[in-house]
Amino acid sequence: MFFLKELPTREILERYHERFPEMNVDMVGDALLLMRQASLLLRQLDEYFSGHDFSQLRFLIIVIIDREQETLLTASEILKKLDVSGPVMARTLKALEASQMIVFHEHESDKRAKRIALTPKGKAKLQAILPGYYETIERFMSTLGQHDAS
Amino acid sequence: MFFLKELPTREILERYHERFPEMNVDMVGDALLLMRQASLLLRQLDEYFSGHDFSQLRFLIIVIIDREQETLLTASEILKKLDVSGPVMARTLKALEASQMIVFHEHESDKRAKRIALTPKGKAKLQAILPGYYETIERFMSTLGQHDAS
DNA sequence: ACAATATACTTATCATGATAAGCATATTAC
DNA sequence: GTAATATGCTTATCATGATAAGTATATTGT
Repeated sequence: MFFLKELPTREILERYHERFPEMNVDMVGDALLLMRQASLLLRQLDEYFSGHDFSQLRFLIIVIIDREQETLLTASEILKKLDVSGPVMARTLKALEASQMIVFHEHESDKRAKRIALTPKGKAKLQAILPGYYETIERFMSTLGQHDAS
Repeated sequence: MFFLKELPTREILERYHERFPEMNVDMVGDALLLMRQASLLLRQLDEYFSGHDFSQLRFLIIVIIDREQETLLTASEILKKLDVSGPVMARTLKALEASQMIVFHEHESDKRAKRIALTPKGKAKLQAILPGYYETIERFMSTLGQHDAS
């Protein structure tokens, strides 16, 4: 997360540019705005999720499982689609199992692996969460100008 | 952070739109891209900072202290400029003190508060870190198109 | 076949974000 | 002046990210 509430003005960036001439004022300004806006949106979404006893990561995991129609995924297959570490994935899957959103099935050919399926409760959670997720995003995106630094 | 490596294609978003008609495909697509790009940049910066035994937050704190020329700030004044919680601010300031980047001085009128000053070591750290910070941002921003989902 | 390596997942530990509650001091209301 | 409230910071505890190292099973090379 990028925590700075008020981004530096163009004047301030230009003063930094005098001390560090290789610094590109426009690029740095754009990057700070990118990080700040995304952080504000991520905050809103985190708040939305935690109000539903959920999290960004738990949400993305069940979206990914849900999107796969044919086969059941394993933890490492989900891991390839999300950049979190293995231990975080394992812990989060365990939490999803504990809250009965997913179940683990034996893998048919690899004793180390488990196949992961969404439960009806997990599917229902996803359906219940998606509308508010979109709404949160849209509320944020339609007021984006007001979060601008300049 | 937003962890999804491959953003949904327009077709996939349109399929969601059929299930959730109030969902605006363009806005949601833009928001996911915003979060993903910012997360990638934040990752790069985190990696840069941790290679220098530092962090985003420690960096922002010393930037803010450095920017203030006239008076020494207190923890709560820095807190107004950064959206982190009070305990995190207190802990991070303590870490900055332990590594001799800042010193606490008695507040002249409020016994609860402390005035915070950058040490020469803290100033030197900031000077040492800034060029690589800009470079990391610029390297990222100039390849932004390649991080695009579409 | 079997040793070496790779893969799937777990365990242990740390870092850094949060909230709730606490203490001391300041400020405000009367 | 003193009670009530607010403010500045700390302590305790939790959540959730990371890495390093461990176990079991699979795969590869010879």
